[in-house]
Amino acid sequence: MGRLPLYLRGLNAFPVGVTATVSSDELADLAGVNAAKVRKDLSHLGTYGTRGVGYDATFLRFQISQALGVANVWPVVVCGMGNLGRALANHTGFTDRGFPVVAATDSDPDKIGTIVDGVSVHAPGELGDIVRHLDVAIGVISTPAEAAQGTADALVAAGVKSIMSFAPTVLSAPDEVEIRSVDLATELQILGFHLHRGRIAGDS
Amino acid sequence: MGRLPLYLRGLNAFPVGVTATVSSDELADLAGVNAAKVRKDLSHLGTYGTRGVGYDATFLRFQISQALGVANVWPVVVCGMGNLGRALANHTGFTDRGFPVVAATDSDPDKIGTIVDGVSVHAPGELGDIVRHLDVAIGVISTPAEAAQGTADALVAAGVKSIMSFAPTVLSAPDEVEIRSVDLATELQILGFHLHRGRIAGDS
DNA sequence: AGCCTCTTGTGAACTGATGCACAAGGTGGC
DNA sequence: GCCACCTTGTGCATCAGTTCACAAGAGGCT
Repeated sequence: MGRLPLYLRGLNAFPVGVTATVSSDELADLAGVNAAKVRKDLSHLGTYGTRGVGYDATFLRFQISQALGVANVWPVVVCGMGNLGRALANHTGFTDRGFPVVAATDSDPDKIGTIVDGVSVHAPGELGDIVRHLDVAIGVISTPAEAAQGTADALVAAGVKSIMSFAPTVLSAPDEVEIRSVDLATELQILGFHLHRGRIAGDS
Repeated sequence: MGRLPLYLRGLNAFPVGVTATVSSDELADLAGVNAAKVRKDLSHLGTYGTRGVGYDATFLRFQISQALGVANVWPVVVCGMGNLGRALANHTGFTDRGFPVVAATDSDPDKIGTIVDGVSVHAPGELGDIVRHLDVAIGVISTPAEAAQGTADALVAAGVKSIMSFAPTVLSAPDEVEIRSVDLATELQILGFHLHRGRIAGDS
């Protein structure tokens, strides 16, 4: 279930080591969902709440971490060191949560061979070697749209099974490869859509 | 419907000015969804396809643009000029699609008053003035999690009705304010979750 | 101990989206 | 003019996810 990370994030409000209980209501607030959903989701992990009291925060954190496999570290390669790529490579939130950026690629000869914020930039052709040597599990695509599919193909060929793409285009890949696509401009356009509709309604 | 921007994006594959037709099947491929969905979505715009032939690409683009209000320009303010904020402020995909970044805020005194990539950085306290003077319609929050709620409150107080947040936390706001939240680390964690599950299945 | 309050866990109804399948309608070839 | 072919538009069944509502269980207070 895609909401477990949100619960885990919400549990950060509780200091470690201290025994505290959290009710499905509180957790729902912290995660921005509703209480029934929380209970149903958690019940799928097996049952660890105490009726009349709630869930033990520390134990719940452990359970969710276990289910998510948070103990694992999944090395990431960032493909495309433009503005966005650099921001991602330098994003502390990734390393903190077990996703260290271990390498980057870019097609710009001026960038290849340099080290940006501690991440070394390689030629796209080296992707296979990078993935093999550094045990890369996840590829992040922050190239222009035109280069995205080629990059995805290279990642797949290298054996990467999970891809996160910021390129404004649809990527095709074998079924066993999971792709999550985030198109920032599209997100804004959806906001704009609602502004537009609101204004029409207001103008009438 | 949140898929219209995807169709519009897909239509970019067709040059403007040239009369071309596109079938629901093709458009489905371009947008990464299925054909029945495309037809159903488009039928909600009113009916503009020709049976046996498909949709006129140019006219369809016009129709979708109209529905989305793409002709409008919605000025954006970026709050929090860290790595991600800078990348966003400089992201050409925003301006190109009608979302110019007209200002930014940051709490760092060293940054206030400077101009980064053509965007001037102001103190958070000036948000109200910025929104009023520059007609800001959308606020982007790329501050640390701790500052996110305060920033959201300031945006709401200034009259902003649409917020896009990258902060890893839940934001509360009045109902009439639309919030879209993108948590990059959570997205990766979902990928990691599936890697983890796949490995367990494989190990057994 | 008995009662009252609180919260979980879950069966059941509901909702919105999805996908199928096919009739309706348009085009081009003969 | 007729026919074969193609693609749209849509009614309908299906499905997954959400929400409701409540019985069952746990703890604390008198």
